[in-house]
Amino acid sequence: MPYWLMKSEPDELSIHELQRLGRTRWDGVRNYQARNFMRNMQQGDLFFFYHSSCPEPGIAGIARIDGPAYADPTALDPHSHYFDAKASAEKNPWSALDVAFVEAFERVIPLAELKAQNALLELPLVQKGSRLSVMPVTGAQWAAILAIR
DNA sequence: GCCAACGTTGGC
DNA sequence: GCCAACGTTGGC
Repeated sequence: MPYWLMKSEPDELSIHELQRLGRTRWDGVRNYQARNFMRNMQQGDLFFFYHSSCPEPGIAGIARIDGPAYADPTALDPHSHYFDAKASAEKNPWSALDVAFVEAFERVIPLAELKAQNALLELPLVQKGSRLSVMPVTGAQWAAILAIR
């Protein structure tokens, strides 16, 4: 079973909001590489929930993929922040999927700590210039992060 | 708010 | 197909 990491701005959706909801739709991804990873996800896959663009960027918990990717409805909604005028119901290039809460860590593991781990050097999250918002995590990386949680 | 780095767009 | 310009991401 592959592991993943996905970024969310906590103002949009935080791990604690997901905990309250139990389950929600993960949408608004507008990058092809990230979208392709989402299409490769399977029900039951676990991912680290990363808080980005906030006072305390870092990994805040764990959630689970709750079903296969489907067409992202926000791309077709003119009132959505994620509206894409070039998308149509027939040809919608963007994908969303449902996710379920698993665990909120007692602390957010700060980005600086992740960057200091030799075991995570290959993780796109910590690489200079990388802005990828959805990425695979190897079993070894997963274990290394759990070990410092 | 700044700015480095990136992805996308569009003229040629 | 090249590449400059632009908009966005996201840490600091």
